Amino acid sequence: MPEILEVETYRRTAARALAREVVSVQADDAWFLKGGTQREELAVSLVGRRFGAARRRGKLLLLDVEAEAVLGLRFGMTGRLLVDGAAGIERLEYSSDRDDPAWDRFGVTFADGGTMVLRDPRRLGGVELDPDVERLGPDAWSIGLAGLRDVLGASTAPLKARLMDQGRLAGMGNLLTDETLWRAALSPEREAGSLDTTELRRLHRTLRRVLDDLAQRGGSHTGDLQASRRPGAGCPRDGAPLARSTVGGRTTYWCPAHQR
DNA sequence: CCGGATGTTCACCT
DNA sequence: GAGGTGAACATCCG
Repeated sequence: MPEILEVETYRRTAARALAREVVSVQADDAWFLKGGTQREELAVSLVGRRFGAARRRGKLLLLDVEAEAVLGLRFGMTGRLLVDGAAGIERLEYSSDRDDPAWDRFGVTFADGGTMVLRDPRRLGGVELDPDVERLGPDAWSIGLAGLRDVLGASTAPLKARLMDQGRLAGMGNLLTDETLWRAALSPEREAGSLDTTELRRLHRTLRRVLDDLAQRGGSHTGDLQASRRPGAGCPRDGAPLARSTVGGRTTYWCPAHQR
């Protein structure tokens, strides 16, 4: 997925779907319906109504349905949102160059003939009616210094794992987290609770800067570390050989020379 | 042919 | 309880 930056783009795409009457719902893929959501339930909740607002918490896109319900959309690694056939993001890293309508896992049709479709080749995303937003931590883009301190707490888990724990901090994916830790000169393997005040401030400042910076550049894959995410590459900052390991269950590239 | 890849969830360990 | 691992989802790429 789309990490937080891409989902924010989808949120703006979804804004084009607001205030248009829904006349039908396409939700035939039962696997794609999460949290016990039923197809009939979706139809009842959406048909005849309009989306009133497009919100986001971390990587979860939330569409308010006339104060009646909330439609939650998740995009997994390869999901895209298309409104009237156009996507906010034409091509996703690690997804497909093809673009097959057979990958449409969920959609609605509007009275004006337009559509909003969630197209996801790998079916890693999902749709849920009234998702429990409180299961997510605070949004990474707006978290404050004190909030970030709470996220790390006294945890002995690796720093990277904690930052990617959506229940503690919502929005950080694998690429953004590696980029942030690389820029902040912090090892992904550090115990999350071991940062001193200076390091915590540096992490907070860097996190904010990475999100703003990469949003402007065009996405989670536009970081300074990105081109070096391959075996044998050197650190773009100091040329030292990058380490590749698994942290928090995800492939991690980092520079042992300057990330401590 | 095989192994991974912007993710989440769950079962099963320690 | 806290962490860690591996599987599942499906497709493409090197």
